[in-house]
Amino acid sequence: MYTGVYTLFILHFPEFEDPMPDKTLKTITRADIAKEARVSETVVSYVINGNRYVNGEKRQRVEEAIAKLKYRPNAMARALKGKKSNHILFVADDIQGEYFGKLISEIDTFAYKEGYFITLCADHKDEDFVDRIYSRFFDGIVIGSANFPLKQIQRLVNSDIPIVLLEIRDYSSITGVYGLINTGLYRGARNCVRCLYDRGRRNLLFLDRISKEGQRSDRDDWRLKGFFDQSLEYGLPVTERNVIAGCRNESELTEAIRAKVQDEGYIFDGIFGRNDHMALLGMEAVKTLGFAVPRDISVIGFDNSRMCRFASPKLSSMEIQQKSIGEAIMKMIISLIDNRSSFTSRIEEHLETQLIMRSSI
Amino acid sequence: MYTGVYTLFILHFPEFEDPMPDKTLKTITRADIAKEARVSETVVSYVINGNRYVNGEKRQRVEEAIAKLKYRPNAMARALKGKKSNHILFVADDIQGEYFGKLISEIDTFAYKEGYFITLCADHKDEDFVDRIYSRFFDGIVIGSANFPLKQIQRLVNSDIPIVLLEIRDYSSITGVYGLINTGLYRGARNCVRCLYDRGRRNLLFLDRISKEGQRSDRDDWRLKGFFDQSLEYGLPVTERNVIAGCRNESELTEAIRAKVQDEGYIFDGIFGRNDHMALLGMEAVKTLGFAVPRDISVIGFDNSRMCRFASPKLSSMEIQQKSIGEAIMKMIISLIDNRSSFTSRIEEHLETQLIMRSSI
DNA sequence: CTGAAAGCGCTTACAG
DNA sequence: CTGAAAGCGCTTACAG
Repeated sequence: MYTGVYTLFILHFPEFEDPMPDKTLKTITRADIAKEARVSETVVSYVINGNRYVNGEKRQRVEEAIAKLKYRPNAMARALKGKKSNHILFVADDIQGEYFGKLISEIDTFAYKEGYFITLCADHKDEDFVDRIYSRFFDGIVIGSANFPLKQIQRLVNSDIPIVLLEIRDYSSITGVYGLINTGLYRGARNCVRCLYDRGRRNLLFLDRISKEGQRSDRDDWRLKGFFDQSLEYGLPVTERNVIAGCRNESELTEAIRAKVQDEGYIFDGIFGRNDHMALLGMEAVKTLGFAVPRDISVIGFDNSRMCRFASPKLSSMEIQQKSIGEAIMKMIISLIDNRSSFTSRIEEHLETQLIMRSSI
Repeated sequence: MYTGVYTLFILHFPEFEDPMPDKTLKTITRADIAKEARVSETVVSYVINGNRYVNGEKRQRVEEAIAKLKYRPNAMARALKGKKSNHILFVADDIQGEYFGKLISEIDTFAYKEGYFITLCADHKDEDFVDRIYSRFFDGIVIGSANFPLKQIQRLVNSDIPIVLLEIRDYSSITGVYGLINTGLYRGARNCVRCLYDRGRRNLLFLDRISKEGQRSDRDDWRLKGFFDQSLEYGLPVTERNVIAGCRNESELTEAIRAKVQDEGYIFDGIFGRNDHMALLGMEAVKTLGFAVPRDISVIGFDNSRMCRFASPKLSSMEIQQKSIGEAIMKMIISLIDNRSSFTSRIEEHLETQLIMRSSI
């Protein structure tokens, strides 16, 4: 038995400097600092916010008092007085997916630097939702859901809360002042079709997302629209045949693919997955049905998530630039928060997707 | 060219009921409701909070006024008066991973039902972090990070803010009142080793996580500790040889595996990945080096994420019950928020992992 | 240059 | 049973 390993990992059971609960921490207020620093509360406020000249010596006393008492301004009270809450709401429709994971991670990094917290929330469907998110709590809202009703979005934009929309579908009908991040999904989807077409594929199948409620993408969903438009441009058929949508779980999708081939008799030669997960489910399904990928059927996904590289054959996929998107979102929402009045129309940012070629095509 | 498809997807460009910005929405306050309902603000408050008897007729007038004016209480003001903010902070160390995605998704569902919002935040390393999260903004804090310094955790527990710890590592040194969710990682990790041992594997390799800062898991990390303890029980070697840790990116890990075999000459026959991602990187690496999985080397992962099924061979993995964990976290934090004073010591909840056998072992 | 005071939108102890 | 009033912790217009 070797025990050398224990030296590798440092054992650290911390020794606490002050073992007593520092109950003080929670009750320190402006008044305490003012007393400690022998100035008025007003001065303390101005020092903290840095929006008025304060005599150098006093300033220093205030700063020392803050440090000494470990004072932290009560965020609630500040927000109540019209200051920002420093909380931004992010509404997502697929929290579980790697796509949002990466995006949120980037946003968090940027947000933290700028002093914001990100509240994450699924796009709940009940009436109450918009009311709840609209209680002056959030400085701004980012909508990254494809299902959020346009009417509700318009209602939020109409109020004066800063909004940034991640353009997963067509938002051109939304009027007013808001931010829009075009992530290049539409052009990316067209490129996917182009790529399959160049490979000689003429009988395509689009695999729409799985959702517990069996929701299918609207026609204004950029990926679906890109698939349609590019197919039409190539004169390829675009019918009910070419889409599987409305599945509520993985087995429904697998079964739908089997039915497409064996019952409907549609022998497709190219699969376009709305995301990598769908593409890989499709790939597994057709392999089970006896087809070879990519010999018989080419498969392409979307998101370029980790799993692409672990599949066999490795999945080609359209990469979305989460890092740039996250940064663009935060810059946009912050400038809307700081200067909403200086904008008179919607502001846009365009990003591009990039095809990562692997062996599934 | 077919156009039948357009009937499939309902075109809905919404018609907005009131095209004018309803600026009113944002200024409705207690006073407005009181005036509209011809009662005092006090009564409005009691109706809303339901904590005092209010004459039936008045109550109704208030409710009608609220509905008519679409009144929403200002969450900031409520929170300032000692009510809850209804925000819970979740501190994670790997926002991108599927593990947290699933977990957060479950938590969100439960939280929404209970009227809470979840703020998600990475475990930022700077001094300021604990101060920032401690500004009376959050009703409770859930810590799901393995890197958060124990001292800081103790500091938070010492203040009176409700805390729930996801037990990714050993927290037995933390004293005071807090919630603890034991997710079964330790027993799960021991089971992984058992499973490899039963398959005849005697030369194991643990692949620790990748982190940008090159951090390696502490010895009190449950997965690592489970790996060590079970190996020791079987009399298997437990040395520096048996662990690859501190890699900052995927290529470093791949290279470390190559070096392990070709430079160090350690021919292992079982890989235990700290999570599926690590396990799959390991699997790819050894395949590249000419080994067959599972003939020469067995591989087991942790998390049972989607990608397990798309790998070849399909990856066996230890499943963590995110759904139950999410529910347990929320129940615990809510009971701590509602009844902190009734608890006198830490409360615990134990969950189990479950091995999902596939063909990589 | 600086401080006393009003007020953000709520809740609830208190006095009727 | 009910309302006027104090106060939560801040910010900033206002008056010196």
